[in-house]
Amino acid sequence: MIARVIVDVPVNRTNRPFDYRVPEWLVPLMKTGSRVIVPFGPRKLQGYVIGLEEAAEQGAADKLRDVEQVLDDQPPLSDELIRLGEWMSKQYLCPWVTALQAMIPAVLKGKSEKWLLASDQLEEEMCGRSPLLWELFRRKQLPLAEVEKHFPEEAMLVPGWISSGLLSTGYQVTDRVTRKQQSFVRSLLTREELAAAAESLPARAEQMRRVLQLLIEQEGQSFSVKMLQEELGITRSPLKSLESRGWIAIEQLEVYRDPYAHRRFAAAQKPVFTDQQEHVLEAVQLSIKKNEYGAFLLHGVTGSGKTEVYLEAIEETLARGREAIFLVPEISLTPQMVEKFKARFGNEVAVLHSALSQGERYDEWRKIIRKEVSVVVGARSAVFAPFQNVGLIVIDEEHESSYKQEETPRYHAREVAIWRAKENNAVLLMGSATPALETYALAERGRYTLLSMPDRVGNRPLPRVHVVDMREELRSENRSMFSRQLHEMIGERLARQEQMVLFLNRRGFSTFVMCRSCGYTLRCVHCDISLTYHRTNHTARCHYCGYTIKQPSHCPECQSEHIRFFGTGTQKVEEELARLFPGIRVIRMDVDTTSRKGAHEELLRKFRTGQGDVLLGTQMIAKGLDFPRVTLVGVIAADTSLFLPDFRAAEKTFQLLTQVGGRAGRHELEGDVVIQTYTPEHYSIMHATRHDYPSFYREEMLQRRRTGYPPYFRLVLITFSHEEVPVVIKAAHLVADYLRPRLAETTILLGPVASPIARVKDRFRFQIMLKYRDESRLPDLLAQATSAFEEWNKQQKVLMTIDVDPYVLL
DNA sequence: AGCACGCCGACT
DNA sequence: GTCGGCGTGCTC
Repeated sequence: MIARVIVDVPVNRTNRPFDYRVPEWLVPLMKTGSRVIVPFGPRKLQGYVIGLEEAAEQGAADKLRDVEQVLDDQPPLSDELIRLGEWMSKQYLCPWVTALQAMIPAVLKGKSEKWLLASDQLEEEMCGRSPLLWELFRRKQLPLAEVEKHFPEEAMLVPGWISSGLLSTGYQVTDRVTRKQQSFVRSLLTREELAAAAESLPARAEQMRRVLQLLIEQEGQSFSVKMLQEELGITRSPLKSLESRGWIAIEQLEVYRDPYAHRRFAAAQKPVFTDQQEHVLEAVQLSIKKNEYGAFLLHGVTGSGKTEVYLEAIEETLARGREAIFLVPEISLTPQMVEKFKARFGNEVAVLHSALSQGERYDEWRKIIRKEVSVVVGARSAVFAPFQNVGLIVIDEEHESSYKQEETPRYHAREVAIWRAKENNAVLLMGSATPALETYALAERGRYTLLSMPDRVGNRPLPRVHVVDMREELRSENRSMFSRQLHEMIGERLARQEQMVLFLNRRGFSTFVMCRSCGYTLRCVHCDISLTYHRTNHTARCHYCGYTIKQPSHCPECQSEHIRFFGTGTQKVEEELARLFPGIRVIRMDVDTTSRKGAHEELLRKFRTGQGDVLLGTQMIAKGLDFPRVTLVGVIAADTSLFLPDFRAAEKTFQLLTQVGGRAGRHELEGDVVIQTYTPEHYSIMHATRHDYPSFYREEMLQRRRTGYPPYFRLVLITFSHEEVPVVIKAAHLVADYLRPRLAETTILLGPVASPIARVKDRFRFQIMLKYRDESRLPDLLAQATSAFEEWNKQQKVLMTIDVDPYVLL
């Protein structure tokens, strides 16, 4: 038996399967999709079995080595996921192994280390020099990395000791899988015997009797030792005593690290659907029943009841014995959302999100692989859920940029979902109030079936939107950050004891530090960007590399004292509110107040329970939050994101304003939205105020066609970085010159130019942008370019990254 | 990526 | 003559 293995060496040169002999004793354990340990050159590495064959590939037969170990009894990768990895590797120009690793929990990625083992002769050599190190060597073998870290001087001598035979070396691949165990009590007696046993106990054995009582009353339940102790207020000794009498057994069982384990969820009842919901469901359910690939774009205004449609579609899928994946943007994966799912599907649901610890994430994932659940709710990477029979993939808030991964593998969850849906003859249901232009364009061209829900549930009106021209305010001598209208409306809400949400679009609106005398601004010494001021500890900090300095009291350039931070931060808005409306209760949500784990949830709970009048925050409050008593939404400065050097600036602004506006008046109370802007005539603001997606879409499409951006052209961004400018320029030009003559005529190559952020972490950055329409062989060409320059780049220490369909162009 | 092999300059 | 610099090439 031959195992075809992808080894954990994430470079182009080794981006192919290597063949290994499977020794006789491992044959019964060996399965496709398992992780294995294999020798690779002088090392030992973790690898993934992508296939089992009778014979080795041509030319490999005479160099076969043996698989050393199989790490899984149940393979973490299915055939489908293995093939998906291969596709991703080609599509996104990433090593196959990184695609595979993106699909499984991080704890399954083994670490390969070199170990040192001392021989007795080493003692003489070392005792005088470092008795402590010898002591360590005498006890056991040591990882080389440890020695290098704690004994740098001795580490220099290690190679010599190895070659003179005083040290021998070996490799070890360590698995980081841990499993949580808990003690459980199991009764060894029947009900009658338990009762008799309780009778026979001496009168003073009160606690033991209570344990037996509980075992009788709640027969068939499982009792953890911890729970018993808490519930009965007893210590371990009565349990021990019962165990020694042979009446109960205390055993170690594995349990899941489930953050929701002890929460009870009320079972949900199905809502009555509106006509338009019925209509949409009919189309989707028909497709589910057909067991064929089908893709739908559900364009529904905020508050039109999309979630109920998703839930119903999922139920239909489960009823047919298939599985469902529900993707949500990281930011809206709130406890409310989880509750909704648990209420509807109970223990059939696994939840995967970034707030989970590695262990919790692994446990949730194992529920899937063990087929204990049939629904997964999660962020981007949940699209890889290891189901065997996926029938439905839902992507909520389809336009969200968090579905694009910004590290290798730079995949988009939507594209992966399409691949899996086709592979499984499954239905893909994407929903949004503001679909991405690319998606809507494909829906218009018939690649997706367009379904729409233009009305809110219960025919509630969309909120009234008031646009305030801040230039007028300035002309009327109002220099406050609040227009007169917004000021007045806030006052009204306070009087009526209704709640409001104030939104500060902080994107690109940094609170930078500037000297008012000479105009000097604080900048990062490693990166080409301004430092952001943080009031909490009076520091200025770089968002890219974390470089932090104390806020200076004098300008480093002209010594003036007039150096301070600029820009409107949430803190400043909060102060202003307190000044204008004494006694106002503001709940502020931004990076500073939500960095602690669970803080996010806690602040929202406070607001929901009425412990605040105003919820003030940045992007993070724009999504999916649903508060009945909110009747006013204010956008302090709508255009701050409009003029960023990003071809999606208008689209993002439109999405943001529409989503924010959707927060008001979702329940009985009607709502108002106030948008403050310096450019009220801009089409993204105008159409957002009218909740008019189609008009925005048409106008923005014209812009995209004119400027040659998606959906008319697709993009590839190639970025180079190096510590020295000439080297990075050379690298970029070499690749550009290689590509230019090989591209299709319709493909446009822009650059090389310096990246908009020209330096990050002391490395200079250059980039090439490719714009293309139908060049199906572009991935192949890029792969060729990558291998052609791999050696040169490695030698020169140039980093080259390729981003297919990039979102971030900086 | 790591690691070994191998071919040229500054030391015992 | 040899130790060690890092260019070159390979890993089933």
